[in-house]
Amino acid sequence: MIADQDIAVLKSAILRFVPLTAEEWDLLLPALAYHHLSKGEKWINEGQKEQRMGIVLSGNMRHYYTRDGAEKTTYFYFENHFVGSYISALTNKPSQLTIEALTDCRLLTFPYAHLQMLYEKAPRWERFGRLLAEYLAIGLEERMAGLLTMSPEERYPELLHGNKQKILERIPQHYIANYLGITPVSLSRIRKRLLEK
Amino acid sequence: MIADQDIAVLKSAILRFVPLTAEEWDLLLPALAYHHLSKGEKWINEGQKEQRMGIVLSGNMRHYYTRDGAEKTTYFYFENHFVGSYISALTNKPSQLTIEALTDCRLLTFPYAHLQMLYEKAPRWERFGRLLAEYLAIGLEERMAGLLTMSPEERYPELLHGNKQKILERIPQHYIANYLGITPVSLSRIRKRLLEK
DNA sequence: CCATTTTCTTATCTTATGTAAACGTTTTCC
DNA sequence: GGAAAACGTTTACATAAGATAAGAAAATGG
Repeated sequence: MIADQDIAVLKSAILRFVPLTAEEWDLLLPALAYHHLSKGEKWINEGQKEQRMGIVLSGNMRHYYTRDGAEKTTYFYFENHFVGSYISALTNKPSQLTIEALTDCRLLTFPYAHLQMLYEKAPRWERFGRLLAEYLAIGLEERMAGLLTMSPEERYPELLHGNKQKILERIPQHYIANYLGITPVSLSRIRKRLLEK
Repeated sequence: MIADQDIAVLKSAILRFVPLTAEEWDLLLPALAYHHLSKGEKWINEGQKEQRMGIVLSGNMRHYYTRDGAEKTTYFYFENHFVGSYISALTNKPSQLTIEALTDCRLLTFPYAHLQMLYEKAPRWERFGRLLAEYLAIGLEERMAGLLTMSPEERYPELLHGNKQKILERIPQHYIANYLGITPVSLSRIRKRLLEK
């Protein structure tokens, strides 16, 4: 029903954090579900308690906060990334985030509650949970340090020359501007300035 | 050697995350050390691999990044808060952060490596590690959402009316301005504007 | 207790950014 | 294939923030 190769993608992503025996891995299998999202479709809506997390098999997504009608993009998801309103799942509060497909997307997901159940059943899964949370915290910390210590003009080239440049090229610039916390107009000015150098 | 009541403060902070048997708790005891810091003293220096974490028994501290000679404060620590360059410990890289005492401080600390050892020895401690990382991630996420979706003028009153206002009143405003990501001059203008309302 | 340092405010000047609008180009999708 | 929408850039203008300097008030420390 779910393609073996899709399951293999998820498995290898999890094994990057922690080794699992076949028995431990099998505990997750019954919870898996496959999703397809069309471009522009929202997977998780603000205010909603979507309690699933998963992995992006193909396509890319973004998540954003909405405030006073304005969207603030804070993350892009690409293939092989874990995706979900993890904080909403942790706090069991409605998501502040909206997660949207920027292109057609294929996802493999499972309920966060199932993962929590695995924490009780198997220490190895609890370790996975710890390492996942630590990984998330490291990413958030780096992101915040960048936001606070660098200007948009400095952050933009860093974003472009990171390990995602090929994918970012396919993302419309107004999303990137939004991610940088500036307007498309301002990003256009920055690009012009950078070209002149 | 270490006062019982100081140990009790740490114990209760940890028990807020996870219940521990007496035996499990005792595993941490031999690693504990007491520190005193004078006002202005730095506990962790940027570039250094200080691998301890701990709890603030009394006093308050801040941590900041340094870039181009400018400091960017990203956190204040108060009594009963865990303190440390947690990300540096997790990644085992030199700290990007400097942690400084804003007043005379009393700390109770232990090596992060000891905690990691406890992860191996006792599943309950591993659970503590997971919950601590999740707690950290939640805090970082909220902080970042605030940074991105609110202006300094909105963030300042929220900071003041949070659960820390009494302590924040004792912290010089240029640190708070720095935390908000603005100059002291700008904060002064914001304060004036808010008073006029 | 007085000199020094720190803290906070105010004023001026400059610069960067957002808003709004216009325009050409590209992409999307009936 | 062609109309409509989305996208990226540019301009003009208003606004907000940073830099800098100066001064008053408060805290600190010898």
